[in-house]
Amino acid sequence: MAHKVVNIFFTEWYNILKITQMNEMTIETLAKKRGRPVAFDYETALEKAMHVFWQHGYEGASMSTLMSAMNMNKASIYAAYGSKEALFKKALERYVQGPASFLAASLAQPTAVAVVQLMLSQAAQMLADQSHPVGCLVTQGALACSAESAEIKTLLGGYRQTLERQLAQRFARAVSEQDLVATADPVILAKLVMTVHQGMAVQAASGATQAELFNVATMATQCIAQVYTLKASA
Amino acid sequence: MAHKVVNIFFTEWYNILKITQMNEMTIETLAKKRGRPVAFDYETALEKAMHVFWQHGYEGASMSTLMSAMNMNKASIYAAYGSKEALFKKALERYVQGPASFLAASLAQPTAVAVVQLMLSQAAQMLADQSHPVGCLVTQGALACSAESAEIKTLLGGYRQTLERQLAQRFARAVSEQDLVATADPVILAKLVMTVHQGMAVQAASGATQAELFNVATMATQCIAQVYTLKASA
DNA sequence: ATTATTAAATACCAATCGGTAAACAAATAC
DNA sequence: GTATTTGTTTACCGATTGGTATTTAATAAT
Repeated sequence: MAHKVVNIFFTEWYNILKITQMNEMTIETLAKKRGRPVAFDYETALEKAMHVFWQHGYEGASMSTLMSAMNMNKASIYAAYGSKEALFKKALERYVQGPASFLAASLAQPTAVAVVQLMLSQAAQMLADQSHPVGCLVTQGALACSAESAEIKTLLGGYRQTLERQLAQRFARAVSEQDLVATADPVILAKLVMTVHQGMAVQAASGATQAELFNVATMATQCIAQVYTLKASA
Repeated sequence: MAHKVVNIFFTEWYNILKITQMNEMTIETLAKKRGRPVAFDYETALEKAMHVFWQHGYEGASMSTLMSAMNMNKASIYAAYGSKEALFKKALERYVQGPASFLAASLAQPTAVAVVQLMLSQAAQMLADQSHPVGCLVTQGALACSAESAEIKTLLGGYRQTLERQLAQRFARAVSEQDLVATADPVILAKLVMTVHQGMAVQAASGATQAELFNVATMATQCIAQVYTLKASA
């Protein structure tokens, strides 16, 4: 009796820990799951799915392509991730916090020019990196997305708008810190930088190399620095 | 006998004229076509198809969407234009020589900055014009195009590359004319301008207004002008 | 009026789309 | 060993994809 209670306790504890994303292996030794064990790695398969969406966009990624890339049966995918839409959302989250995390991280740079320089140069490196699909999952999804999947479009648009707003706030701070000239419009400047970034994503998807994109990023950064900076920078 | 010969002559003449795009109405009074008359206007329907491809991309534009937009039966579309791919090529040609003709036309401006300024400001106006689908058909098709339709991808990439090369040549001329500073790299500068344009296309597809894009275009042009121009411009 | 010619409309094709119900397999609990 | 729980597999669902063969309709020539 006491044994059963303990087991139930461990099982529930296990589920809670699973939800809170803690390490499962340390727990499985305490409370083993009952049914047939899973034959795939959740995160590895999600990574594969991210790559498929990255390359083909949301609608362009067919279930059969996802199946073969994730090395999973269709029904298993649905059982594990819910639906194609839910799978995309999880893949997007992984993308934003993984390969695209440099975008938000760039905001922490001490000067506005350093923000732009880091953001665009890292974008050049990442967007044309041959070790994964070229281009940007968010930009890809923004265009390759018809009206029927409006929720995905809204999701992607929201991510872009959030980043653009954060960038504008960062530039506004730079103006108040006399890092940028007072005549610089933070909102327009943020939209310009985002525009260059999205254009670079298109270029990358069209086959531009890392070197080419880096040259574009450098030139864009120098232009902005020379026109809107008070103090001379590197 | 002689009458029949004359009629055959007119019929063949009519077909030749049709191929060479001359005015059909003036000929139809001379040699009427025999069978059931066509119930649609070739150019009007093509314009509608262009709008569909513009909005949805090549693969995103389904035949049923094209049918209802062109107000034509599917079989009629195939009879008139050949295939979906052929229809897209015709629509692309119409787009390049119509709504996107300002791009090539901008190259004729007297100075490099005037080229950039006209190109980007017209792009701002055109890309967010609500009287037709927003964004750029070429950019849209570049991203929303999977590997299976490689020919379309190549076609669109070729158009972009041609324009970029022409732009680089124009900037090279500007350097030789001492219109741009000698340190300006025409190839990179051309790629930067194309990148901004493509980024603006993404922004437009995401809902940016004409005013917002115009601000971005103006800021980008001013940056380039201030950094790479010898003589002071407006 | 009949025939020839041309175009439009209907119906259909195999293939694929996203998604699911039912059968099968592998593990633990008892 | 049997029951239970869970995951995988197979087969299937209706809808839609691009594309076509066949039938029907509308005109000119005879």
